[in-house]
Amino acid sequence: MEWLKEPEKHFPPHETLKHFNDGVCVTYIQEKAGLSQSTISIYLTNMEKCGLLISTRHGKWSYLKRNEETIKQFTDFIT
Amino acid sequence: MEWLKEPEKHFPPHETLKHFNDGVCVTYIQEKAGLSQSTISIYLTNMEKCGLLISTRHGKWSYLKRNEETIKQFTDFIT
DNA sequence: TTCATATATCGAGATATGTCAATATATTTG
DNA sequence: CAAATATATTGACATATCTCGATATATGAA
Repeated sequence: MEWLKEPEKHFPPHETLKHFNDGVCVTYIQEKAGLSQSTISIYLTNMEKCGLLISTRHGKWSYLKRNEETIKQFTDFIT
Repeated sequence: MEWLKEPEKHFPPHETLKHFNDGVCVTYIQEKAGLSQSTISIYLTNMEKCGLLISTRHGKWSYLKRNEETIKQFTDFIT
């Protein structure tokens, strides 16, 4: 969640997509997290189901970005 | 944590102590939570160790109240 | 000091979570 | 379509968490 606040500061630019409008692809997150591909895939899928992330497919890549609306609801609740 | 924000609204006054300055005794929390005595005791002890609660002994009772300072640090971090 | 009450600790079983390797599926490219 | 790459799903095991009953400890009262 922290990394995805400022993707350009934490991830390399993607070879295909030149922007971070839809976030970062699974592989980049996986490599940075240092966990296995399957683990990260499950985590990201779950976080999307929870509403914390938004997933967008571009070709063979899935891009993940923060779902600020739900995140705010959550932080409001915690606060 | 929610209940302890306004103890007087969620718990009966204590037979001995007439105020809520140090929070609420374990038994009251246990009854309201509907979990066993041992479970609640462990939870409250852990929450105190985490810094979320402050425990004060008065005679044979332990009173628990929120540790607002640490709670704020936590909510700030989450936010 | 003994009893009653409040709380803490221990031991245990069920369920959940963290994590992986292996395999399956999707998608682009030659 | 076949190969290559990206992602998803499955099955499994280790560890953590939830929760309890039983027991131990602390403390005030008789």
